[in-house]
Amino acid sequence: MADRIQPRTLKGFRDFLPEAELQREAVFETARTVFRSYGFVPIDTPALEYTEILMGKGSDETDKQLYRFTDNGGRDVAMRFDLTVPLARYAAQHIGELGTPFKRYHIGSVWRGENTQRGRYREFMQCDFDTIGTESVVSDIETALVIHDLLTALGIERFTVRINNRRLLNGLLEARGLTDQATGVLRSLDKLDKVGPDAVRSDLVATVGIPESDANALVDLAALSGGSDILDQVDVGDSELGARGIDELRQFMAGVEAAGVEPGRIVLDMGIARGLDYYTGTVYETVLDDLPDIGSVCSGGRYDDLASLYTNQRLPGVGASLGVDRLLAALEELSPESSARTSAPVLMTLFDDSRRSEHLAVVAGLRRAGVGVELYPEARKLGAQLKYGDRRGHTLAVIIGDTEWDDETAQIKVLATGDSHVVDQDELADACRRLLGDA
RNA sequence: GUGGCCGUAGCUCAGUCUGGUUAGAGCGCCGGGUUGUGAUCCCGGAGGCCGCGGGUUCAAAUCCCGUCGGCCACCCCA
Repeated sequence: MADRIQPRTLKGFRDFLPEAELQREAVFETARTVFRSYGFVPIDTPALEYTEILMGKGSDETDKQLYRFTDNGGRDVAMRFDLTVPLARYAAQHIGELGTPFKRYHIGSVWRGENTQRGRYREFMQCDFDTIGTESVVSDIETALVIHDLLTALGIERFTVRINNRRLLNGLLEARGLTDQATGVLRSLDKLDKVGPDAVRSDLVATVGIPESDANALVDLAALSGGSDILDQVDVGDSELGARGIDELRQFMAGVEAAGVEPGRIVLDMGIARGLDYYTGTVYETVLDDLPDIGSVCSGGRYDDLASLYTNQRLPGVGASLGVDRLLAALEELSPESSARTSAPVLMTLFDDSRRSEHLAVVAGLRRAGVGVELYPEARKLGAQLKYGDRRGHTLAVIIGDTEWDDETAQIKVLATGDSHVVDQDELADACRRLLGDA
């Protein structure tokens, strides 16, 4: 007897049981609906790219996290670690056919060879949406509005979209003559929420090596968050870049307000920096108020020169990415009650194999009438079938036995309450629809 | 990638420190409580290479090493 192969999955890679996958697909559906309501169109790109396309586009970290290998034809290839870099390549390659501005969404898996943690995997799904080919602040505003609509549509009440602007940050550093230390400073400031102002202050002085006065000023500044009024406290000196950043944020917040977003949902936060080097303007980060530790569930920003790596044509863009798996991990934690494990609301019971064909006919009729129904495949005892229906989350059970066949009726049982309704068979579909509507 | 904690039935865990009879519980699952009505109750049952491999020992779920996987911190990020 040969040894069996142990069924197992790679670290950071997961299987999805129906209950989880139904939830994931529901999120994708919601995302698609919201994206399309803003005129975004779907695209797809290969999972595998030439390594040179992906290398050096994020940070040093993303290079290290690349799943990279030589394919059977000797090509140096890598799996995409996000959907933005492939978009840049895609746009450079096809922009002539696409025209600008081009708004696309892209739902797909990405791979990062990093260590796993809760809500953090090596293979995970992103729902990206980007607008490229325009520098208009309208697109920056819409990006925030999409994030807002998306989370709202997903039934999330308590979240905050935090906004900052790279130009403002860089201008700020420029005014203080700290441009060379920008990366270190921003990285350090990014940790403000986590380690607190004192730790960041000493880190800035000791590790990054900037003067204490600057460190103090920057930490105070990074702690600012709120409406556009906080911009009055931001001093960018005579930096043109910084002034432009402030101006952009003012226009941004005015637009968000005009769109009628509830105050407090989208706020400025001077502590948001974002790690990816390619952001140049507005940056976005979204935290769930009830679960801030899990990190951002939707982030992004404006990048004004990403596609320049592949083409002479200037392709500015702005967009963000919804982390479906992280979001679902969060939702799971916030409301762990189990959801339905079926995709059809109605269960048709069967307890007489000799009437199989008649059942199949009734069930087919229900489906033609638009009622999703699952026919129990075996003539097991009725109690077991009802139990199955209840456990799976079916809303209704339809029972047709000898009695019902004789007078051409059907019994509809509402599983949650146990209520039974007897209706004529030719009214079954209408009755089901009515009961499902009530439920 | 570095460091820490963990890995026992489908699920949540007890037992591990102080090695020693047939490894337990709850939930779930299956069957029964008479032949067409579940989610409550009663009775019964199935199900465990104690993650995997090696070592120490008369004897290992229990001690040691390795490995795979999970969680956490750093780092970074969805």
